[in-house]
Amino acid sequence: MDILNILTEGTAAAVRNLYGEEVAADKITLTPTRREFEGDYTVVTFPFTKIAKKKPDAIAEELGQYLLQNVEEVAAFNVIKGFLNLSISAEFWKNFLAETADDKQYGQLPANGQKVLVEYCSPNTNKPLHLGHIRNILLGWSVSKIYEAVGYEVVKVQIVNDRGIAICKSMLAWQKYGEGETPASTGIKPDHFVGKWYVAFEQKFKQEYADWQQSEAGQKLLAEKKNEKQPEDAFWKKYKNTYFNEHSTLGNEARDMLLKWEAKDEAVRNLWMLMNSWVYAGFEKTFEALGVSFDKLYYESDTYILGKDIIEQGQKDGIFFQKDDGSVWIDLTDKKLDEKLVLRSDGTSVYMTQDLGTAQVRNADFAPDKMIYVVGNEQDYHFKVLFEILKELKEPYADGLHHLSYGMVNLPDGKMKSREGTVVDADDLIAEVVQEAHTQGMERGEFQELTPEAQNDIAEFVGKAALKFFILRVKAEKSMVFDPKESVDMQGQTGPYVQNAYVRIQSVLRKNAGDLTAQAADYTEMSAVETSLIQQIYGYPATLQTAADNYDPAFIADYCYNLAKSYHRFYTDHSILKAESEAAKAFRLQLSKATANVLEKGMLLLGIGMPERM
RNA sequence: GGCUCUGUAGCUCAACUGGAUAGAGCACCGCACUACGGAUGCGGAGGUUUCAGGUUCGAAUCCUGACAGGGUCACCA
Repeated sequence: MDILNILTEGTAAAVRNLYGEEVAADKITLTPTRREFEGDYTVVTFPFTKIAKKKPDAIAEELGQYLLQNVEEVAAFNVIKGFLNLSISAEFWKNFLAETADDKQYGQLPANGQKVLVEYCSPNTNKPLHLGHIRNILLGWSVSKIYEAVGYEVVKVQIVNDRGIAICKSMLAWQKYGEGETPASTGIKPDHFVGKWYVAFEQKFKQEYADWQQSEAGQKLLAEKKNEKQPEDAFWKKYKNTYFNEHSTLGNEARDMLLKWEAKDEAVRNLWMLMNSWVYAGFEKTFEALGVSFDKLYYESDTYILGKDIIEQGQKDGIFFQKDDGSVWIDLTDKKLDEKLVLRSDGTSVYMTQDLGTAQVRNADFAPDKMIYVVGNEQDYHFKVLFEILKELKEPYADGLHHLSYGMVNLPDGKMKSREGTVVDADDLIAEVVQEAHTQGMERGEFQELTPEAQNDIAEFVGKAALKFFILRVKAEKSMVFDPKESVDMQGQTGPYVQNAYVRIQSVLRKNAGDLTAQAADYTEMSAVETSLIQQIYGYPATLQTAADNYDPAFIADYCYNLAKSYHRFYTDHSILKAESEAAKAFRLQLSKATANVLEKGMLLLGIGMPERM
């Protein structure tokens, strides 16, 4: 049984026997003992003062005595200011280590028969992926891995926003100005190629708009509509959308293309398929570089019509209501969520309609027990409403929905803005960290001696570790500052630091051929650093569970860093291969193996692989 | 403005979900091991946890209010 349970139950029994009252397990606070005090776990005795009618110190003393006598694993205790510090017997830790060291399944919970569907990434197809997508992708992938580790079957899906005005802009610009260029003819990565034409459209449009502002029609409008104290450029900025929709030639052409697309015009559809195929080929490369994959892709071009039947049924059931202009709404004001449109007056769908339909399709496809949507926090409101509607509709899966909301990624000098060209491109970033890892590797003797192929492999491992760890160590809910300079750091609280602990262990293990496991039991002089390492390894399953419960890989990243840190400390404090006794050597090899095993497992949950050398 | 999230060392982040003297990394200063891999270890300096009240044995954590910042309030997605 878990030591925390043993101690909790022991404490409950102690209170029952000493003071004659039952205490619920969740009323007993049990925490790891702070490093500056003697002991492994600490019981906080303040909550018992009312029951016992004694001072905390006296209670702690009595509980300590009881636990020492009645709980086998408790080897000693001390009391400081009402805190009862318990020391667990060395035998307990050694037994645990012996069982764990070679257990490759440690930390993998048995299948629980439940299925979870994780949606992540969900890009638009008009331009390449950027830093924001990277955070999304890493979170989605990692949460998938974490759920697999706690026993779920996981289905990873993506909804591709492959239609709409944005892709039409890329299509139109390429058609008008592309002169037959292709990714192949230019050598540009295909998704970047499509993005290039999206940017081209925006530039042409901007020029057109600027020209129009100076034209007679523009000046006339300005004179009519601009209010007194508004500066001219502010007016034009605000008017931009209206201009696009009502006056712009390019805007007209793009909208015309969208209409043709909707009418299934063959030429437009062919162009659309061609450009999207380029984008997908490009995305695939980026996914590959990040080491992620999907089990099923949903396309918005298939799903955008979905959901209407749900609205219809819901209208009959009185969940939705129709306004005079024919639009359909849901009233969620009692939930403090306002009224929300679910069908336009012309009967077409909106985003919400699609999401209702998509949820239903996914349920039909996979019948998951949970669905996790990895989407940025700018859509918090949308998902609150979506989940609420599904509840009102009494969908059977409505209780298993979760929005993994994550914060924006900002740069040191502020937000990423596509208009100002400050967006950090995903491919560039990955290439940069790998290059930096290579450069730093070349400063080391061991690295220089490897073949170029091996060097490249290691640079991939190390560079990507730096990038992924840098992003995943921040709690998902918080917005984060991404400093490109810091992201390629490989010292301190970083992915490569953790890898280095693993590599050191592999190096030691390579030099030790024999199996000495049997002798480890004879080691009796466990140091504080050694005990602490075992305890941390012991805490891995609990951390894993916390990460799953909170939908947050940051717990795993933090754990791996701390474990690596403890190992580095242990490594400099103790000799392993030249240990003072055979028993010590055997024990430390065992401890090293167990550490490496857990580090590898944990980092894999973050999508970070471990090299043998670096 | 309504709703919502956030505010911790110069900077980037923690704090086991209410527990002991708020911890790490970076940057800065000073050390260590002729090394089982130095992408390491140890030490120093750095804090009124934005502010003001409250709740209680105990608050960075919960409540109220202010201040500052982000997000969102489309018949866009």
